[in-house]
Amino acid sequence: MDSFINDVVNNELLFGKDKEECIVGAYQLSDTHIRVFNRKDGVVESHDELFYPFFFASDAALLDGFVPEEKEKFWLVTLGGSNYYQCLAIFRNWRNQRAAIDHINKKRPVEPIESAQKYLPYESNSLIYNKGDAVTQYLLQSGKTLFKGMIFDDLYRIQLDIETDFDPKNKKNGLGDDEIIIISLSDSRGWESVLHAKKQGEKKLLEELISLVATMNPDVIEGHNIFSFDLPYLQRRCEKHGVPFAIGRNGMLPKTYPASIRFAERTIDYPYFDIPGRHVIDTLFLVQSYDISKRSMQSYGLKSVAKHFGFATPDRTYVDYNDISTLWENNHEKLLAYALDDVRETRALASLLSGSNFYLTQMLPYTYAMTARIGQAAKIEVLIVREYLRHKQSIPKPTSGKQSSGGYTEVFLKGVLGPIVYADVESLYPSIMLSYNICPKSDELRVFPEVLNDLKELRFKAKKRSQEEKNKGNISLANNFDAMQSSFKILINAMYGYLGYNMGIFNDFIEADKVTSTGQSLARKMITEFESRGCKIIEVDTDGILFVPPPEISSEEEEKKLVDTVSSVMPQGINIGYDGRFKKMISYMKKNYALLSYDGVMTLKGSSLTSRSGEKFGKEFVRRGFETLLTEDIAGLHNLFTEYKNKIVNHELDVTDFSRTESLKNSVEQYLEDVKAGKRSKAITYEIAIKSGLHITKGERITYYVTGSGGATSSWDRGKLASEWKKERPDENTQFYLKRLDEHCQKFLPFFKPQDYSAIFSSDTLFSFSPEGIELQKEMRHTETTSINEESSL
DNA sequence: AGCTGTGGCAGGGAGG
DNA sequence: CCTCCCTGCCAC
Repeated sequence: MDSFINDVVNNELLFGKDKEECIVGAYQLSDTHIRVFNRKDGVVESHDELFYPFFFASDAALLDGFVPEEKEKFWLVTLGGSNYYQCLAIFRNWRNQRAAIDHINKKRPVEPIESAQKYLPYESNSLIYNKGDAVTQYLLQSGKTLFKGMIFDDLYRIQLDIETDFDPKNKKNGLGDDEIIIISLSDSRGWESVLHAKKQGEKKLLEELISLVATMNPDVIEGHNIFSFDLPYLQRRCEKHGVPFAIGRNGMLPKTYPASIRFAERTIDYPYFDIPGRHVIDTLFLVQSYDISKRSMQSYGLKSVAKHFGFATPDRTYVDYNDISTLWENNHEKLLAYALDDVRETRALASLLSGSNFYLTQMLPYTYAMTARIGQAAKIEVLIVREYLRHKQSIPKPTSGKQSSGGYTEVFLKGVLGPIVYADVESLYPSIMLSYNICPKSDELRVFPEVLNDLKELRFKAKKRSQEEKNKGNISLANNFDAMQSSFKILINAMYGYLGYNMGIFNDFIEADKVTSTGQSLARKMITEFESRGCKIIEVDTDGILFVPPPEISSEEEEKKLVDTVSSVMPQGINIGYDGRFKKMISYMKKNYALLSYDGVMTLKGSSLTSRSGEKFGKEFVRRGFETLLTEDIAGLHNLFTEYKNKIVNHELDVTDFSRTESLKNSVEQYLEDVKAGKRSKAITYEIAIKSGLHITKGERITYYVTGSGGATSSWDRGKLASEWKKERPDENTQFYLKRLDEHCQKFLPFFKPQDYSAIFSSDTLFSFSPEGIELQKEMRHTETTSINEESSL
């Protein structure tokens, strides 16, 4: 094994390293030099190193000044340049960089350029890849990474939060229009301070902050929504006072440019702040990234997140946004306490969620700030590219196309069923990739499988070390190793996705399909093996299976043994793990079900049962209804229905019960354009955003309800902001919400005979409801599973 | 100076 | 009414 990741991590991270050489930051000094910051005995020192800006090109001929006869002089690998400097080429004599620069200079006059497109004689469909900024290129070429040998606690972080003199009467004020009155700060060593403008005024306040940052000289600046709010706000106020916003190392100014980050289907635009020599971490992004897999938070605001994680102290000060101005005049001590609580919570949040990004930084040729904001595919790609650079091997073109298959999903039984066993194939896709030698066709050096294998083994080592440290009672180190193993896991799981990534240099859709189709065969094999042992299969989704074990298997040990037996007949390298047991489940639809644990806790899964955009009353109704199904309380279900029906008719629900919260995927401008072009239909959310005059940006969420009278059909022009609803004059559309209740009732339709269903979900008072004779449909065959043939070559 | 994948359900608009 | 298509959200 000699791949870089193994070298870097195995020798220097897992087994320790001389910390004197730890790089904690870097910035571009000139066309050719990088200033590197090292931490030595707690003191930050710097030195300058040569770097070499370059592009990767699919063909040397794309380089202006390239002469075919000189082809031998080039490593076709790498043709250089950046957006701002002339193109450079790397010669066979890799280290003779000055000669390379001179060579190109002879071919072409030196002048700054706006983009490589202008400089290089290639069409827009030509293939030139710019691998990141100067620091990234330096790290790529040198094989170094930041933070190597450090643990998270070695990092010096500060937290920052600002409060402005916001006047609620003047809502038109934009970003940077109100004065900054408070700046609260804290650091990772426990120091805290709150600066304010009461005596000194805003200009002095800003100067104090900048000089304090210089003195503290932090590696990392953290804040909640710091990119979209605190930093641009500070910058704007500094501009107004003519104070240089010099918060970078050596008094450097930050560079800012528009950037975006994606969380699943949502894209958020924000101004990126590149602070020379430091790293900016926005805890808002950390939280959103965390919530993608957990899906448990209702709000990403600092206060609610702090409550969610349980580090909001009981005596925490809370202040309403609209009261800040008044408090500043009357009770500014309270405001200072509030601001301090904000940074404390930010610190706790960053400490909790930064571990995996910190350890990823030690493995990747990206800065910490960059690692935190790029996607999974970019992380995988740079690992492979670094290996190619090291071997001075040319980089392939990406292929265009599309992956065509995915996971196998099927529901065999619907209804109320139990007892339940849940089993799943451990790390299905990574295991397939390892066992079936998956490798992109263009990856001639076969770095992909090598990296995957290294990551797997390193994760194993890190897990082992974490356990060992835990046993020794060294909890802090155990946690660090745990964060490390989780960052390996992130990379491992991203490797499959990279194969099907449209823009990946090493993408391979055929290999991606091979992974998924193998996964499908394995899922089918798993089904037949459990079935042949008397299990009733309920649902299979990609790598997991829910089934009712045969009657003779009743204890947890017996269930585990059964899973082990099936696991042992699976192909080499594919293991099935026992992942839980449940008293009962309600199988509703594919990817939609309820599980009842043995301690009586019900968990709902699936968008039709849990969607956060849905009305709260609907979710409550379905949840409570499913609980009655599990206890077979049919009268209870009827009572539940009448309870909600009455609440709607009598306007007894609060706006929080019937409003919906949806996020806007596009900007309002984009929406209007698309509607005009006939590319999309009108949508209630965007229409409300326009009508209300609120400036709602891409990725933000809007909470609204349906108003108007008469027809039950909602339409795009009937929405109102939830904040406009008045308890004294409720104007929600009763007809509409009764229809919504009816739609939620439909979720119970499959569990009853039609006439019984009508009886339960009717509030006809002529005859009192009686559950007599109504039978719950407990087990319904869903699909004709005539033959799950297993002729696949497993 | 952006971007892992497919499968699946709910709900709404537009047009027949 | 129905179907088609799009968006949003979720499981894995």
